[in-house]
Amino acid sequence: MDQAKGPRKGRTIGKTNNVNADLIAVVVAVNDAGPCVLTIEQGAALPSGPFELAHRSLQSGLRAWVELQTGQPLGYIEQLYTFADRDRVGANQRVISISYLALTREEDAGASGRRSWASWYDYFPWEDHRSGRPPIVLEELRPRLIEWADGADDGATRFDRRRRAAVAFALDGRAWNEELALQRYELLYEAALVEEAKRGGVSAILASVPGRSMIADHRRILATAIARLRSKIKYRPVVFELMPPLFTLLQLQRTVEALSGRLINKPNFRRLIEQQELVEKTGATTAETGGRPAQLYRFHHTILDERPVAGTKLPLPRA
Amino acid sequence: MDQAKGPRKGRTIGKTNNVNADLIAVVVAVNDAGPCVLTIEQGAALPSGPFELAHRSLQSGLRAWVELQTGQPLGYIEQLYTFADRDRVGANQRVISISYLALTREEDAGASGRRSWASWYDYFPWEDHRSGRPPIVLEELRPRLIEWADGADDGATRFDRRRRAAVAFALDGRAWNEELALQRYELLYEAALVEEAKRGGVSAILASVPGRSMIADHRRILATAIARLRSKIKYRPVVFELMPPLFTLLQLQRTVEALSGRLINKPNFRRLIEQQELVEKTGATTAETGGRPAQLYRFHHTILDERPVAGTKLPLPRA
DNA sequence: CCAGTTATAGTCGATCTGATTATAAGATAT
DNA sequence: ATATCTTATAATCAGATCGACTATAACTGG
Repeated sequence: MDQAKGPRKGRTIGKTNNVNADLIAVVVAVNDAGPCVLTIEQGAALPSGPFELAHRSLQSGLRAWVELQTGQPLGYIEQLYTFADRDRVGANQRVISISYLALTREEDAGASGRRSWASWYDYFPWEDHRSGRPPIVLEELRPRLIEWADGADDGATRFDRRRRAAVAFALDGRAWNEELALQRYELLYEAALVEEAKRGGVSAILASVPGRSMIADHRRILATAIARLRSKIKYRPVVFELMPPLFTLLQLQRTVEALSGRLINKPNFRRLIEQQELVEKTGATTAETGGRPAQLYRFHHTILDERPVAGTKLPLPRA
Repeated sequence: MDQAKGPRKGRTIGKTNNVNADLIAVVVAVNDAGPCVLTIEQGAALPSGPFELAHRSLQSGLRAWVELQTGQPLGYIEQLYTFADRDRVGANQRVISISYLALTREEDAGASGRRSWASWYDYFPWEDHRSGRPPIVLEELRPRLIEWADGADDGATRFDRRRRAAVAFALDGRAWNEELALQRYELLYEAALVEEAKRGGVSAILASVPGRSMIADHRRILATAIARLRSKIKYRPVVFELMPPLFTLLQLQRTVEALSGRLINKPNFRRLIEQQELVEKTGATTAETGGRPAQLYRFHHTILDERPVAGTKLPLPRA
């Protein structure tokens, strides 16, 4: 499987193998414009900072860095992944990146200069299928992916690349799967169709690449967060972390749609939400929605204690 | 939410905040005796070692350590969680623990002295519900959990502790949920009913504690692995990593039952497996099963490429 | 040849799910 | 005032799924 030559015998002690550990946060909110991520450096980086001895835990270190850099206090936090790939961060440094997903509401914003909210889909324009498949997939990505596939040396690899591209991007009549966000990004990286793949190496004359990029492997971490969140909303009631205290069922639906990047059947969504008893009517209504005034709901917190694995099942199409 | 006082302004550079990173492996296999984990130190520790500069990646570092310490080559690997809690590892050191789950077959065993396979349920005797609820839950855990709950200062905490214990351990007529393995361990830790919770602190006169313990937070990592695996087999076809190349459907069922710690309805299991086209008949049969000879199946590998998120749905009872 | 064991096929009813239609209640335009 | 638009909410229907159960087949060991 793998070489076993690397390490010396026994355990090395002391400072010999010390590394730097970075904490990186993907802070997500949803507003009318869609799903947003909290960024610094004018959208080029995620909030992050080194894990320090003073930090009580990884989570508290992360909270401290995000609050320092953006003024944003974090509520719900969940660990995403720990990366340490040598080639993916740029220089020849050895850094461990421990990434987290945080869910919040944009209004919680304190005033801070360096921060800004950016739409997910600025970084991943091929991921938003709410108005059908975006043109970029067939017009830009597909030809370039085919070109990449056909550039392989042997037939088996060509076949495999074509198949992977087709599965990830729903080509050849396949169904779109919104949870493959990370695989799509990794495929584009492998095909050198994203800017990150071209750093350091051959800086050939490059055609424009789709989607805005970020420093180091931050866009990859964002893709990880999107994939995780799109998967998780289907079986855990995490959407409510993104909602205001009171909301209508349509607002809830629009939030889920913004995250998953696809539209949901309205009656089925309502039925599923209501029968799970995750929300309760407040009695109040709002007329701000345009048509008939809608009931305002609130999240039924106590249900969480009793049903620890209760899923927010969502009627997203399967295959 | 959290204090923002800790870190200094800006990014600290250089070696100031270096930490040690440990790679820890939960290597799982299933044999006739049940689900097993690969251990060293006579079952007291999981294979582990520091992440070193020589390692190409976290995964290759892990593979190297496991192979060095146990002779076991690893196939399927999946990241579990990254811990860095100061209090949970023992001494006042600062160590990041990056844990992985690996699935393998026990027969792959090379000869190596320090290793041994241990049953999950030696460490978590309350987790095996294949023959109904084990007596330890009602006879030992329940009274002690109640005692712990009633020891709280205020009524609200008492109520909350009782509720959490009831949810986790299926008391008061609640249904058992095998996926809560980690929550159960954490609850016992909080209630100081496991040996790990008593280290370093007050070494009072202690009644015997249930289940075998491990060094540092290794049992906690094992609990994390069990919970993850029990959840994952329901929607991803990972069971096959634990199976020999050819197997009968009952062997497959017994493996799933061993992992989940509960029994499955046989006709329904077969139906679900077959209709998902994850396996294919080989035509061969085996008479080693006692009764009527059983068809030997093999895992249908190609299906994985085409259906990246295809779940191995399992007919485990819901609520 | 009978009892025991396992394999395999099939049935039945309840529930779930996806899609569709119908009706209600407001705002806005003419 | 009436028509029309928008959104909210209720109801229906057929197909798929799921859990529990029954029946039959094929082999082994006394």
